Parts: sequence; C-alpha cells; structure tokens
Amino acid sequence: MRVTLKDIARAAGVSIMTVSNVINGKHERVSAETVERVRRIVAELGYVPNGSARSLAANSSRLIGLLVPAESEVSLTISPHNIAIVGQIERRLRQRGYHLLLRGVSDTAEIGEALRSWSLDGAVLLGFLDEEVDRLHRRVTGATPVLAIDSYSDNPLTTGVRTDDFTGAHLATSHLLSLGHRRIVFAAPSFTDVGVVHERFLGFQAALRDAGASLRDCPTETVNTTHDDGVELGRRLLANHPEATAIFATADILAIGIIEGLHDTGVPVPERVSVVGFDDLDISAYITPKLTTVAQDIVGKATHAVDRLLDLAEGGNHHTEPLVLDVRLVVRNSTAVPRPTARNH
Amino acid sequence: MRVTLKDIARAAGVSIMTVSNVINGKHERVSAETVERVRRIVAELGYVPNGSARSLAANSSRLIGLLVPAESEVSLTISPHNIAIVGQIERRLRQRGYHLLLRGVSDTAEIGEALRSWSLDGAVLLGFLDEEVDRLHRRVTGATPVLAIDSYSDNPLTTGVRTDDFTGAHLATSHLLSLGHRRIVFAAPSFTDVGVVHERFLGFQAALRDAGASLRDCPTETVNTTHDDGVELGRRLLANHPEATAIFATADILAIGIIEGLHDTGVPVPERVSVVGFDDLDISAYITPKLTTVAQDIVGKATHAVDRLLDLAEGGNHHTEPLVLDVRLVVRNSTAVPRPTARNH
DNA sequence: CAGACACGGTTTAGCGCTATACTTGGTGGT
DNA sequence: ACCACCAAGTATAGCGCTAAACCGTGTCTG
Repeated sequence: MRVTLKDIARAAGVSIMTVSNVINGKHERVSAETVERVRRIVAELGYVPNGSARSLAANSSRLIGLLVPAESEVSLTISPHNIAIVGQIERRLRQRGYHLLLRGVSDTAEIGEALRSWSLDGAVLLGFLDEEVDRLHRRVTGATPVLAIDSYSDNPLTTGVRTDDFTGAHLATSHLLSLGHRRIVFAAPSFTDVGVVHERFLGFQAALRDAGASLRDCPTETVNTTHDDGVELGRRLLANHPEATAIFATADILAIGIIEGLHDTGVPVPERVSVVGFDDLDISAYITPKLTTVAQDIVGKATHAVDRLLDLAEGGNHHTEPLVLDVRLVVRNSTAVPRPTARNH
Repeated sequence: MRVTLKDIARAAGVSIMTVSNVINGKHERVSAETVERVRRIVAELGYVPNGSARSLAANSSRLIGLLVPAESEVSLTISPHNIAIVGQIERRLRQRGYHLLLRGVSDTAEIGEALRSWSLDGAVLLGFLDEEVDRLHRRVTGATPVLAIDSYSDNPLTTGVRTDDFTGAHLATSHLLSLGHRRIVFAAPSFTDVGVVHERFLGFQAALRDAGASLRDCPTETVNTTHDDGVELGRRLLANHPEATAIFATADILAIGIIEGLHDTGVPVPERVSVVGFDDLDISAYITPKLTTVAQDIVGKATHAVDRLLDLAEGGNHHTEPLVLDVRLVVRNSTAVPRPTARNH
C-alpha cells in the first residue's frame, strides 16, 4: 500500500503533524533531532506526499497550467517558436518545485474548468490572440494568477512577458535599409488582432522613417503565418511587387516558405530578393540560404514568465509593467546588397 | 467562494450523494426528473468538480503523466519528432476526458515521485532509451500502468506503441538500391542501447540481402542524432568513404545536417550522393533539396498510445504485443540514380 | 516568586468528494 | 396477508493532508 504521513508518524513515534511540519520545512516547531529522525524514516520508507490531499487541505496545488490554443479538438496549434518555450517552462517550473499541466483550450469557457478543477496555483497563456487572452481571463474566477506570453492586451492582470518586437523589427528593417534596400515588402498576418504583429509593423515603420525611406514604397502583404502561405506569397511576390528587392516576414516559418516560393519561380535569394525573418528557429539555419532573422530569448521568456507567475502565486508583488526581453539580429545568407539591375526586371 | 457538491445538493433539495451520482453518470440510482433538476442547477451555478478531492476519495485522478527525458535540470530533450507527438497525446487525452501532466525526468528515481504524488492513472514514457525505460519502470510501485513509445524493451508491462522501423528502413534502403546504389552508408547513433536504431539496421541489412547487395560495401557511421553531428559527418563522408554514392540516416535531423555538410564540401546532393532520412519532419520538406524520407504515423502513434494506456487504466485488457504502426516512403529530391562517373571522383 | 513567553510538540476540525451500507415506500408473487 | 425485492434515495465514514488552536515544561524577567 501507499506510505502515508501516519506510517511515518508511527515509525518515528511522533504525531502526524510533526511529520507534516518536517516535510514542509517548518522547522521552527521541531527539534533538530526529530527532524533528522523523521527525515531518515521518510527516506527509508520512500514516502511521497499525496498531492491531491495536499491541495485539498491547503487549497494550493503546486500545479501550474500551461494553456495553448486547440482548434476544436483537432489538434494543438503551437507555433514552432512556442513549442520551444513549452519545454523551457516545464524546466523552470520543475526547478521551482511545481508541476505542469498542459492543456489545449478550444473553447474559452474551458479555462475556468481547467483552473478550478485542479485548483491550479496559476496559469500561463501561450499563443493566444490578444482578444482571446482577454476573453479567457474574464473566465478566471477568484484570484488565480494568470500570465500571458507575448500578449499586448492592456489588461493589467494578464500582464506578462514578451519580446521587444518593436526593436526586433527595427533591427531587421534597418539591416535591409543599410544594405541599400528601399522597396521592402512587409509580410505578416492581419495585425488588427495580433499585438505582436502590430508592434513589429511599428518597428518596421519607424526604421523606414529613421532612414528617411518612404513607407509608400513598402507594401504590406497579409498572409497566415504558415509555410504554405509563405510559398504562395513567394511565388507571386515579384508579379505583385516588381520593384521590391527585399521582404521582411514576421515569422521564420513564413520567411522559409517565401524563400521556397521565390526559388520555385526562379528568383534568386538573396541576389534578387533579400529575405529577413523573425524568431530564429533552429531550422532557419538549416535551409538554403541560411536565414537572416531576429533571435528571441526563449529561455529568458520562459524563465521570467514562470518566475513572475510564481511570485504572484506565492503572494508576492504584482508587476504592472510587462517584462520586455531583448532581441538580437542574426545575419546569415538570405540578405545581401540589392542588385543594381533590380529595376529592369 | 467555490461551488461544491453541498451547494448543489442544498439548491436541489437532495442529498450530496445524489448529486455526485448525477455528475458521475450513475443514473440507475436516480430518477429522470432528479437528474434533470440537478443538471440544471449544476449548469446555473457553474459547478466544477474538484479534481483533488475526487482523486483523494476515489484514488484515481483522470490525470496521465507524460514523462520525457531531461538532462540534469538543463532542458528537456525532446526530439523534433517527439515534440509533434506531445501535442497529439494531449489532444487524445482531452478527447477522452483526461488531463496531461508534462514532466521532465532527469533522474530515474523521480518517476515514482511523479506518479505517486498525483496518483496518476497512468504514464507515457516518450523518448527514453530502452534501458532507461526498464529502469524507470522498476521504480513504478503498485499497479499504475505505464506505456513506452518506441521502446524495444522486452518488459511486457511497458509494451507500447512503436513504428515499423524494420519496414521503414527496408523501404528506404530498397529505394536506394532500386535506383542503383550499392555503396550505401548507414548513419545512426550507437545502437547497442537504442532498439529503434537496431531495428532500422536490421531492416537496412535485410534490404541489402534481398537485393543481393553486399553488406561489406556499406559501412556504418556512428553519430549522435543531431544536426551538428550530421554536418560533421557530411563534411568528411567522401573522404572516409570515397566509393559511397548514398547515405541512409536514421533521423531526418541527422540527414539534414549531412546534406549541409556535403554542400559545405561541394558535394552535390543528390547528383553525387543520395540522402535518405527517417521521420518526415515538417522541415524535411523545407530544405534544399527536399528530403526523401520515411514518414511515421504521428497521430496514430499518439492516439493508440493513449487508447492503450487508458484501456489499461480503466481496468481493461492488457495487450502483450506492441502495436506496430505503418510507415510510408516519401520520395522527394534528395535521392537520384547514382552518377556513372561516381568512381572516378 | 508570579507571570510571560519560548520550545516542541499534540489535538481537532475539515478540505470536497466517493464507496458502502442503510432506509423507505411501493409492487408482485404465492 | 406475508415476505422478497426494487427504485430512489440518504447517512456515515474516510481518502491524506494542513491550518489553527491548544498544551505542558522549562527559563527568563521584573
């Protein structure tokens, strides 16, 4: 059978509460010898506290939910960039003595169920649109802390951790500008609902302004953030924008598709069109040409997200300002000086 | 405050047990009208059962652990192929009304803690070496069902779900042989401890035999299953094996590295060397040339793994034979007929 | 030398739920 | 008319743990 506090207590000749106190490190109430003795017996008998009983009694579970979008039971839709974050979040939670409940959410109503059913001590929202974050958060009853990653929602309660998207886009765009590009296509999903994308657009715009370039020469292409949409865009890019010499995509996976689409139609990258992405996925260094991109601090994002959430869960201070993580431009081979002959396509 | 069974019972004018029975679908003991009334009140009050209390009382949690290797607190080491499986497992568990606890395991002793702490109803082992599976399983006390994915351990209790590695390797190798290749390098991690790799080697060997090719012409290269090791191998491949015209790597990520390494040294793929991988990662279709590879049934693997585990957890029958999933050869552009001039490099 | 207080505990109550045994009023068979 | 049995419940106990209140000693303080 399972070893319980009672067994330890009997073996150690103390009360069950003393054992409980030892296990929870409340040593002020227990003598050093008793601590020692109880510890030994715990180890001998291989006692493991029962999490359910604990969370029932203490109303706290040391369990954190990681909620990710799931489209109607079909599958989880974690972007390649966010996948890497999942692992890092688990690692950090484990380090801090918590467990991770991974949960796909297809219906906003589900979040309350998820949180309350396990008396989660907190939840991380990963990969949701800003309005979804708001909608989800409204469902959270009680004081369970919730933190959103990469959200631009102005809800102070979900204020979380994000990348410096503005600077990232500025860096990427400035890189293209400094190479001499003036006709740069901005490829992104519809940014009315995605704060991240909007912010990157602002960075793009600012970089153009700072360099004295004309925004009018730089059209926007609205696409989904998928490889296939990238391919499709790459194929028709020069037909739609014959003057363009460069393209900035707000995601590597998109940029990779664009490069493939350009290749399909015989457009050399970077000779004819330079391509810059955003994320620095592993695979971005594996394709040909290797992708110039903006690297995000994945480990930092995950670690700080967990730390902030746990600070909150453990009754600590509440940050009202989002934590903004640094970015880094990674110059590889998908960008070059524009061909002087670019105009006479 | 939180809504409990008691609140529902009071509002419905019945006992707490009746409500419990309604919620758990034990309708034999409750009249239809009562079921209806209780149901309505549950919905009105937004009652959500408390998982902790449930698992404490019923000693079953509807919680399944997904254990993945974690190297000493540094990070999770989920291979690209296995990452896709995680999401599919979550989806299937959710469909069947379970929750997923994701846990990195760096020390085999941890598994008992993980299982017992939350009275997990079962656990899936993903990405462990066979001997680790055995070691982990020995730690599992009690009757908690454990299922390993892609394990060749002969422990009948961990018998799980795997890909038809033999046929996959046979398919890949036969494809190369049918193109005319006779000097094929087998690139894989050390397969003394990895059943999957060993099985793929057997498939490789069998294909050679079936085609009347000589195994002596086909050297084995032992490398880690990483992109970087692939690059390194690709760079020295023809120096070490000047006669080789093809290489079969037991993982796409490795194959992708190999292609890059070959390119680095000016060896054209597939003109001079054909490359075949195994897994069919998304990215394998994004690189240049697009990788010929063996596709695994990820959805099937995840779905059947969950179904088998839950069958067991719910007291169902125990399968002693592992479930073997079909593979499919995906021919793309990294393989071609060997150059007749291959010998006079 | 009484009272305050620290030390090292113990006792009690209860978290929200489920399993099990018990109850009660009707039905049917003989 | 009597017992057996069924449908539709209720009452009780307990899962393993923690929070909070309580309880003897001994020691220090005024």
